[in-house]
Amino acid sequence: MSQKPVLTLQTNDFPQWYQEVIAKAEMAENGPARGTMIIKPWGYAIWESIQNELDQRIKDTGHSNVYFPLLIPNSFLQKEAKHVEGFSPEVAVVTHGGGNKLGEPLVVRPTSETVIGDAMSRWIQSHRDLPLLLNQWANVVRWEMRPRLFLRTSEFLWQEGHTAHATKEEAVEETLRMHNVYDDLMRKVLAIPTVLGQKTERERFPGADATFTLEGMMRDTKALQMGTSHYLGTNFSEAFQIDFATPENERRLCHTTSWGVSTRVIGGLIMTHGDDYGLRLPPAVAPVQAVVLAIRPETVPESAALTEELKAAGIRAQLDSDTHTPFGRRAVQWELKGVPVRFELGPRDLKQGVVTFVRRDQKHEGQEKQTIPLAGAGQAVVEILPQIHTALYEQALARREANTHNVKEIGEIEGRGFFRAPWSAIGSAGETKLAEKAYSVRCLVHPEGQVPVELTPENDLIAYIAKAY
RNA sequence: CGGGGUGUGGCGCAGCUUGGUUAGCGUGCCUGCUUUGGGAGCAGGAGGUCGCCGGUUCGAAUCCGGCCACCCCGACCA
Repeated sequence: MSQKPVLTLQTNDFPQWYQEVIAKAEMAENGPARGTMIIKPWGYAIWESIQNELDQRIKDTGHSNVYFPLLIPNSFLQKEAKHVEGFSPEVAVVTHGGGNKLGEPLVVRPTSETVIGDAMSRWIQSHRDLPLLLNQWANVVRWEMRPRLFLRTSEFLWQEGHTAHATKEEAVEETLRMHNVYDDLMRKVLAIPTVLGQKTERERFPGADATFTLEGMMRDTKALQMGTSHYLGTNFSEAFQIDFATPENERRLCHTTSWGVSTRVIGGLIMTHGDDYGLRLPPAVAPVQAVVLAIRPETVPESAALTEELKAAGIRAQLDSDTHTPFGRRAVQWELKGVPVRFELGPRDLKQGVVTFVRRDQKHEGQEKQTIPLAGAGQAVVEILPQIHTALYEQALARREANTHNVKEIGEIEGRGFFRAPWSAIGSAGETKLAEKAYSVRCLVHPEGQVPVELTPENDLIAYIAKAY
């Protein structure tokens, strides 16, 4: 039997491929209200892995988790001018409650700088209360005109960190620390290489003095912002009176930060690694790391034993003993779901004391199925999983490098990929011009690649320019 | 807000122009048998107030009026 394409080919219609793979891998579907999303077990399990990994890193860097309310007095948003201006078009407002019109409307949080700032102003009295390092896992609502599952939905899940510090230096250091934590998450958990840089003033978070970003390149070469960290200066401190007494008993404003990663990274995960046959999940976030497919009913017992061996070796393993479903359908289904390693155990294997196994990252990349001795197969996987992670990362990195072009001026920017151009040749006038062609400056970096902390004209930065999601 | 389109089993659609038996098809689902090393075959079966309200008519998925929801384009927004 021949292999028919199970999905629209990425090269034919990438957005269509994206929709189909989410549906067929059973990750998510649209909610009943426009722009909302139902995250199904397979998609949510991926999110839980990301949460666990990131939460650990957030705690390891000294932060404590908290929970602030979904509903915020409208007046709070109004207190910071740029913040209101930036968010008002996408804010959902609650005007009625308990059968009555509310005296003051409540907004559904688009982000929590304001409510948390209000609390910080009460919680912080002395320099001894600093730094205050908070994080919360929450949902937020930003009304969207053109929703897309995971990438842009009206409600999404994220983590938002909020910190207050005595000095600018400490706050900037914190912002960059979390920027690097995100980089670590992208590399080690999601196997996604990103470009780390600072946003231009135009692309900055409303209310921030500096916004740092991680930009990933998707398989269609468009950019996706995978996470952001903001140095908020004293903007929110001024608006909410977040101040403290120094050892000399002087009143001083705090410098605050905020930083977030959302369910959007799942969209990035899909579009970075997925191929024409479905998802390809890095082992760290794969809900099932190895599936054991019993080909015939008579090989179910040995398949179950192998599954147990894998579990004993610390691997998230699952037995597929559904032998009344044709083999091909089951194989295709597990490939769609992106399971990194698949074992196939049939009578032929059993006779030879071996098991067939397929690496999802290599399947369809010119590699044939392999067989390995059944004895010790569990331990073999322990060694293979990190190799799969590395292979996915390297493939993504190679693709980004092949699609990144150095240019000198705007006129050369045409077609696919990332363009590196001298920021001095672009400027904010250039950004406006680029916007007409649907390009944007994704971030600014030093020529050697480091993240610029200050955006001064004399430090000769490179702009990364791309079409973006 | 303006223009266009669509609402019919879980999903995707036909039927409507020209009203008339038990409203079809594909897929999915259930049961059984045969299959099973790359999306199986046959047989049987369950599942629908045809978006909502009203009108015309002996009779409405079909014609008329109103309403609602969703989609696309434009506008707004960035």
